[in-house]
Amino acid sequence: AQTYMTLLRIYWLGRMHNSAVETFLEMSNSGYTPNTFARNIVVDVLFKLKDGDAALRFFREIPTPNFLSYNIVISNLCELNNWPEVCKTVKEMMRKGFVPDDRSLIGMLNCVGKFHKTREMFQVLGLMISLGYQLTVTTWTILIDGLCRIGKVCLAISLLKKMKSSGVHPNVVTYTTLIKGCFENDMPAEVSNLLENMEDEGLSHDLVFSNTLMDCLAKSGMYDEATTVFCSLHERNLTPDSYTYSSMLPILSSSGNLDLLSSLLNGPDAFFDKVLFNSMLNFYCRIGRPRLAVKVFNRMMTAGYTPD
RNA sequence: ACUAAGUGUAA
Repeated sequence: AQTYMTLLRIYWLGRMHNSAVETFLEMSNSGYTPNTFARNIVVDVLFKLKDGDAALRFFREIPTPNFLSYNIVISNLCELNNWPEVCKTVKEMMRKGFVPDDRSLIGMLNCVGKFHKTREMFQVLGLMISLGYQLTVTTWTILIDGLCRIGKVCLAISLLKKMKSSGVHPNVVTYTTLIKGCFENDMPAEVSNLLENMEDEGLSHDLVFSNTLMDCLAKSGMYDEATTVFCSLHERNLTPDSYTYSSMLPILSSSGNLDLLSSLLNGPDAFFDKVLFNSMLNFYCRIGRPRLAVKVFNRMMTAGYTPD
């Protein structure tokens, strides 16, 4: 049984989900009775194999689920955005005297915050506070993100202030969220304040931050500013990725950089992803360069993608 | 005992 358990854990940690399931079956067939730990691994693995229904069925058949069983189920359900099932599981868990851990709570916050369920978001916050959890940067950032997504940027900004006055320091993720919120809600004036704050707080821009900034600037028609950010990438030691280029496509063409774009196709397969290929296809077709679009299409095939 | 929160395409 020890050997099987070790194998199970190795496959689990190594993301070899199918092997994990096989090991579990073999273990059961060899006459061993898997303990709750082993069963928890299978639940998680079934979720990772995208079979949420099977995972739930398997979970319900665990004779003595422990608090980890519940936390595994809850955080996976959160990723699947299955909020009703999350609620049921949390209630059942608490009825048994277990309490959701911080990972489950953060998953829950994020699950409702992303989808404009503001009421539920504050209910989860209330639960967290009543369970005595300290608010962390991550928690604050999810709340701020939730508010930005429903267009309440002013509230989000006052939350930022509250966060700081409670002694928690915002990070790049917090500012990425806020800046995107400002652009999407026509509050560009706030953006420069936020950028100044970041500077004062000594936070440096990472690639996601820069990509977000470029995308927002591009969508607001501020091509020069977006180009400045693009050119500043290498002095920040950042390498543009597929996100960068799919945001910058229209700008590179209007600034006469079509050559740079087609030279991208010489890059390694790993640089590309499906969205970038689709963006380029769409882009070349729209600007009336079907031959270039065909080149992109062929490159896409050699990179092993199938058109969707 | 796995995992944390922020970015891109078409319709």
